[in-house]
Amino acid sequence: MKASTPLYNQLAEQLRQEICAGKFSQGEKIPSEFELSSLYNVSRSTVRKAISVLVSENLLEKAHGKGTFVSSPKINQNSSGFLSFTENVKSMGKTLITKTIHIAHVVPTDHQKRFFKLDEGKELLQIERLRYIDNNPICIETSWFTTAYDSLQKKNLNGSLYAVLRNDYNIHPLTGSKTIELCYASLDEAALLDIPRGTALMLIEDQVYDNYEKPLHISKQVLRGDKFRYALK
Amino acid sequence: MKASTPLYNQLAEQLRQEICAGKFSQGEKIPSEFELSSLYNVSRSTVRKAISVLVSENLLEKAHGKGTFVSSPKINQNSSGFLSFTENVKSMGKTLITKTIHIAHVVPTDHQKRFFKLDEGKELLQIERLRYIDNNPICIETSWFTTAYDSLQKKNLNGSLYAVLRNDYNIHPLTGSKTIELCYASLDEAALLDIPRGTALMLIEDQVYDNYEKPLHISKQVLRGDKFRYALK
DNA sequence: TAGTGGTCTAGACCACGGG
DNA sequence: CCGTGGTCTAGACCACTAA
Repeated sequence: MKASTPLYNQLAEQLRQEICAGKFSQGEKIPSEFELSSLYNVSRSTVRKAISVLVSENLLEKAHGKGTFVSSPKINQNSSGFLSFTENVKSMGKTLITKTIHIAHVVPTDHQKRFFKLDEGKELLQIERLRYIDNNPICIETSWFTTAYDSLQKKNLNGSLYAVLRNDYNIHPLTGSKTIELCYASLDEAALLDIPRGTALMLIEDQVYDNYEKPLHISKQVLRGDKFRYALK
Repeated sequence: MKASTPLYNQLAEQLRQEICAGKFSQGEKIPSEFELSSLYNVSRSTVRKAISVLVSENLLEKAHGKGTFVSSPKINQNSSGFLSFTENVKSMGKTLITKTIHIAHVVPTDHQKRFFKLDEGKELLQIERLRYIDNNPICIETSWFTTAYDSLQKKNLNGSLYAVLRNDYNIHPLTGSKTIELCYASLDEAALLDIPRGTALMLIEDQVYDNYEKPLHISKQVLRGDKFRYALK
């Protein structure tokens, strides 16, 4: 356990791995601050700092006098507002089905080139998925990854993308930005969502970085506004 | 400087007041951690904790090797996503005009009663304002306060409500929740926003608490979707 | 009462920025 | 070089929870 990255970050990453690997299950208590302190031979302050990082990522929760626990419904892989759609919906007791519509290599837009810091001529992996809640099509999600993630094509993408990234790539979406605006259904979107063309929709765009602070993906979600409300904090 | 509230919170509140009172101006350097430590007779850790609170509120910014500075454009009175509309828009170089449409006492809904923990029979102060960006009506904002803020009626409400709360009441909006969804223009809304009835709009609802963790206000903003994009982080 | 997280201290050394 | 914030330690006491 030595590197140029701060001790508390190393410890945080260590715990993050263990939590995501399922070493501790939902709602389970992790060792106390004193125990972690002697386990890893670091001071209690360092342990506290590491834990505070994971708390801010919503991976852990503290309870004064009781202990520190793995966040119960494993929603929120990442900080404020960057819930995975899957977990977000599941936590409301709804049935979620995802169908992969189309996977292809595409030429990036200028905007995408900048975000991914792409060299000229490089393409992106584009994944289009349709999501149903209680059997109603509610969301068309288009995600773009660099070709480093080409092997995603062979995975089962009909669940949470973030779960696949976590389990198969050991990648954790951490930070990013999000914009929300209105749009109107195109012909294709109308057909997929089973609504009239021109119906107002919510358009949510995310730019997400991973736990190594590298660009991970861009995604665009088009959602039926009559069925969806976006909640923050 | 003694109470049951933690030292670092007392110090944070102290600094918050001084910053908002203009003791330090935009972009100005505040005393170093060592100086604050000896000024207030607390340890450097306590100073750091206090500062970290204000950094998370976007009131301060740190620069390694240089110092700690008051956030330059005094946008963001509050944490993630709770920008004041005024500052948010101004920071984009647009002209913002606000017109107060209607102020009245109203009977609270059940939802409002719960949020404000209102006794039976108590009313709320309702403030309706219309906001223009570059002379286009773009947002109808309805805010509710307890009658403790009745004197708001005598203030100039054609600017930032948060600025009035800060300067005249010494109240700082700190935390809260926000939901974003779609809605369609009612007759009144259509007239005010100069759009056809039934046009799709964004509806943003906020529930905000002040720096004493007391319910401060609820507000509902109805925004023209063709002119507005909501950005997070 | 024992064990947990919450606060606070005093002091050390490192890493960055600017003269 | 100096002064800044960043990391880290060791140890103290308090506040909360549960048996």
